[in-house]
Amino acid sequence: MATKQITPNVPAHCAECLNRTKSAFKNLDNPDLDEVSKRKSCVFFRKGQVMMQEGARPQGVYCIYSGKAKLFKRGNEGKEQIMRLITDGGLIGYRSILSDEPLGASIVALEDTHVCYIPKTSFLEVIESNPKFSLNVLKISCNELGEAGKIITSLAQKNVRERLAEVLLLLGATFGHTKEGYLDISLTREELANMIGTATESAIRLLSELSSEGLITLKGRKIALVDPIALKERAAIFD
Amino acid sequence: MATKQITPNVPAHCAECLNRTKSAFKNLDNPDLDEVSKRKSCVFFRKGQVMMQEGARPQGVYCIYSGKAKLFKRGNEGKEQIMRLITDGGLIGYRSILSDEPLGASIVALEDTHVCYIPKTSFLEVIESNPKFSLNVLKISCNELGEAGKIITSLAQKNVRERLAEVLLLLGATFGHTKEGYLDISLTREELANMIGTATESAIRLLSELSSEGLITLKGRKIALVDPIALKERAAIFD
DNA sequence: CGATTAATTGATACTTCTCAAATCCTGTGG
DNA sequence: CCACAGGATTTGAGAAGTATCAATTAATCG
Repeated sequence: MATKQITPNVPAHCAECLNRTKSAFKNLDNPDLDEVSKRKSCVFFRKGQVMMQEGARPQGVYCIYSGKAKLFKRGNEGKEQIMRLITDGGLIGYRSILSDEPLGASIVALEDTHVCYIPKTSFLEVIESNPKFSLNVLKISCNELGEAGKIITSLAQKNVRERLAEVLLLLGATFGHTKEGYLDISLTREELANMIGTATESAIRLLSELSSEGLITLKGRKIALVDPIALKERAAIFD
Repeated sequence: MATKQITPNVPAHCAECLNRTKSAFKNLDNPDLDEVSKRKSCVFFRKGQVMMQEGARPQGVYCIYSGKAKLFKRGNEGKEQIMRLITDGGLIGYRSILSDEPLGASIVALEDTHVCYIPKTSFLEVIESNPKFSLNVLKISCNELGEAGKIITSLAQKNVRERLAEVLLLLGATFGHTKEGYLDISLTREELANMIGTATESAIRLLSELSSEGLITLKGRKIALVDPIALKERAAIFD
C-alpha cells in the first residue's frame, strides 16, 4: 500500500454538504448555517482511533461527513457493548453536552472517518436560538430512544440466534450492500458478538449455522445476506 | 371496602403544582405556563387501567401528578418488557408526538394515578416557541437515552442474579422506602421478571435466594432491602 | 517471515427456561 | 361471614441454550 489519501473533501460551508439533509442541520436557514459553518472545523480519524472516550467531557459535537464508527459502553469486565453504529450525517456527543454529564459511551472509528467538529458554545447557541434546530435534535434523540427500546426488548426476550439474524438485517438496512452483494460494513466476529450481547464463539457458531443453511454467505469478514426473507423469520420479526 | 377517594387535588394552574420542579415544566415563565394551564385537563386512571396503548396515536401528553405507571413494549409472544417505571412529574407520550410515530410502548397505571393531559397542539406550540421548554424536553429525552444505554449493557452482559439485585436497588432509589422499610412500590413477581428480562420462576427463585441470605426481606409483594451494600456487590456495581 | 491477533471447533459446565403440580391469596357474590 | 373462582406464587425436575476453556488453524501487519 502506498500513501493513503486522507484529504478531506468536506465542504467549507454546511450549505454545500450532501449529508445535510440527513443530519441535524437539515432545513436550517442561512444565518444559523453560517454561524455553524464559520465555527466548525474538519477532523480526520483513522480506522481504529478513539473519537470520543467514555467518561470524558466533550468540548463539542461531531457530525460525521464520511466514514463509520461504533458507539459502545464498557461493562464490568471491560467487555464492550456496542449500542449502535454511526455513519454519514450522524451526530455524536450531543447527549453529553446537553445533559452536562460525562460521555456515557466511547466512539471508535471503524474505518477512516471525516467529521465536522462544532464547538460546544456554537452548538448550544444555535440550539437555544433556533427552535427548528432544537426540534431536529430532539427528534434525533427521540428516534434513538425508540431504537434503544427495540434493542432492550430484543435482548430481554429473544435468543442469540434470533438476535444475530436481526442484527444482520439491521446492518443491511443501515449500510446497504456492495456490488458483490456483501454487507457494506466490516466487523470482527467479536464486534458482531458485542452488538448482540453474546460470546464471540457463540456468534461464530451461529454464523456458520446460517451459512451452512444457505441463508448467508461468509467470506472472511464479508457477509452476504442470501435469503433475507428466511433471515427475517429466523429473527422472529413479524410485520 | 367502602367508596374510594378519587378526587384529584390537582391544582388548576401549573404554577401551583408541587411536582413542577421535577417535570418538563420547570423554570418556565408565566405566559407559557398560563397557556399550558389553560388548555390542560385532569384525568384519573384507576390501578390497572391502560393510559396509552402501544401502536396508537396519542392526541396529547400526560404529565403525572401523582401515582405510578409502567411503560412496556410487547415482544413476540405478547410478553411484556418493562422499559421503565414512571412516577410524579414524569412526562408520557412526547416521543410519539415529536417523532410523529405511533406509540412504541404501552403505559398502564400501577396504582390509582392522576395526570394532567396537555393536548398535542398546545404541547407543540410551547415546544416551538419556548426554547427553554424545548431544552427541558430534550434533556429528559437525553436522560432516558442514557438510562436505556445502561439497561442495554446490563441485559447484554449481566446474568439474571445481577440484574435482579440491580433492579431492586433502582426501585429503592426511584420510589424510596416506607416507614416499615419496604420499597414504596408494589410489583408482581411477573412484573419484576419483565423488568429484568427473565422468566417469572427465575425471578422468584432468585428473590428467595436473596431472602434466605439475608440481603432482603419478603412479605408478600413487599420487599425490604436489608443489606444494600451486599446487594450492590451482587449487582456487580462498582463505583 | 515472524509475531500477533482473529477465527474456528470441540468438550464441558453452568445458567436459565419450560412444564407441571401444589399452595397461597384476593376479590366477589351469596 | 363464608365459600369459591381465578390468579399469583412457589417449588421441583428436566431440557435447552449459552458460556467458558482449550487447542488449532487462518489471517493480518509491520
